[in-house]
Amino acid sequence: MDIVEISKVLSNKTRVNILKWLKNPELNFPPHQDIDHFDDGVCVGFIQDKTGLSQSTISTYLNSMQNAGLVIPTRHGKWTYYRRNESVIKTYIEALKTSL
Amino acid sequence: MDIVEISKVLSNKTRVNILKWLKNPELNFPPHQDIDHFDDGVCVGFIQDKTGLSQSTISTYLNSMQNAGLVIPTRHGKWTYYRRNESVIKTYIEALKTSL
DNA sequence: TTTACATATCTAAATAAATAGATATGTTTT
DNA sequence: AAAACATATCTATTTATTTAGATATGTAAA
Repeated sequence: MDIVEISKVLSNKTRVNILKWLKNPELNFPPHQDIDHFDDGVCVGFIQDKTGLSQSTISTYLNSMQNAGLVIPTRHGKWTYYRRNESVIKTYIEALKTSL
Repeated sequence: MDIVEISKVLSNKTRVNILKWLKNPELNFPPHQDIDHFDDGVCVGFIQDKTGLSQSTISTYLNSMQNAGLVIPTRHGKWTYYRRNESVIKTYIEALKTSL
């Protein structure tokens, strides 16, 4: 859990939005066709549509978020689903509260 | 209080360190000569010495931290003292906890 | 077993951040 | 009033980030 690395992720409006949206997938994304739940998160395409940015940009964003530990990817067939990593998010905020 | 702007400040090791050091000025900096307290914070020169970066870089850093609301400057003669803005720091962490 | 599709990675261009030297500004001292 | 000093701002260079198009990879469907 690297404070600077995570702060870098949060220093971009789109990436902050993605994290916020993933808190409530039912509310922020259309339902998936192959699976009837959001337990493993949301597929890249839905996130891309919502942001309006290019596919490669969103893939890069999600990769940096994953490297920072903020999201967890799960592959379902040809789709990759991303969900929040609540424990890392919580640990980060705790670290700010105590060490900052 | 802008989450993205504050996160940008925190996405740099030196700036995070400055904020941490300012939590305990007596512990992290030599005593001031003209005033016998740290109530208004620490002068730029001390901060610069501690980081080893150039005067202009530290001045720029402190300016960006001030713009984000994280620190408060006070002029004492020819020195400018910087101290933490605890309420903004607290509000930022609270905002992360609720909105993130 | 091609073809189509979703996502990842590569490459490149534009923009922003980091950093320091030089100079300007404001303050104090002589 | 001039010299000295602390900090701020300006200018320029290097490095990182943003972003998208092109291409590669992995999976599923025809």
